[in-house]
Amino acid sequence: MEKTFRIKQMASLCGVTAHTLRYYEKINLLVGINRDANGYRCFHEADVEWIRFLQQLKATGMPLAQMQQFAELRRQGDHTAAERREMLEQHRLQVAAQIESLNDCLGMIDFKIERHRQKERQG
Amino acid sequence: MEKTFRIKQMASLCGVTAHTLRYYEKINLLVGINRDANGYRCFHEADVEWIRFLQQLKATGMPLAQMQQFAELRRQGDHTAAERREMLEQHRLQVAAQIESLNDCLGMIDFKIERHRQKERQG
DNA sequence: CCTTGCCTTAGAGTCAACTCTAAGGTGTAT
DNA sequence: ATACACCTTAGAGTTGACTCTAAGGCAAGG
Repeated sequence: MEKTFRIKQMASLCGVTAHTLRYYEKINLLVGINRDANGYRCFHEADVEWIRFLQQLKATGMPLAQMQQFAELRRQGDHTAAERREMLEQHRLQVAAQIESLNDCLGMIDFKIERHRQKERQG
Repeated sequence: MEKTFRIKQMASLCGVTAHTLRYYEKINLLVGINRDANGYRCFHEADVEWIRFLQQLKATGMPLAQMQQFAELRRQGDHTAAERREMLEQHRLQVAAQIESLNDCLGMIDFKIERHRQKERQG
């Protein structure tokens, strides 16, 4: 018998709130979460991986709308694997660009820090 | 005589909308923008640099509330240079951490892309 | 003189992504 | 048996950062 989790345990395993999990289910980022005899949600190990994956997509700036698309393709089964791969490859490009841009900003911040040091010496 | 810009020119120079510039002035991210005879805002070269700086802070995830703090210190003059430098150094750490985290996510995305390729071969 | 395209203000509306509330049910400990 | 911590739902409220609207003024072209 596989271990299952209730919503609060799940939330703490994934670093989100129970509210967020309910919300994600409502907007179909989570599908097929079934209930126990009391109507409580039963989460499984596989859900942990999926939710953490969603959190990483979010951390890289993917909007929920795009995750919904991805989730819908996933729901449709393995024949959408190529399409999902393409989405990920597109997103990969964006993340790489974002990293580049952040690196540029780091340079700018360093420059500003140096300028402030100069002002401190003068003032 | 120094060249001045009207709000729309300024907006296009900085890659924002005129609405945003008015909003930034309202919340004191922009201070001391004075008006011409018609009451129109007069922007200067120095404002371009400042607004671009704000855009870069934003791009690195700094919330407007924190930029407001920074802008207030700047308004107070050179004796706040050290405090501003500290803010920038703190923020620099966060940006560096963000880049690290994005790099980790890139690895995860690559792993997922590979898994989808496998599914494509099998399906 | 009239249209067009700027500009002004105060304040309302939008959007994403939660976040919380109300009203009620369940399960365990004292 | 009653307090407590959990769970459910539908739906309302919040936050951050804009974005737009209404009502009106200035200035050049036809």
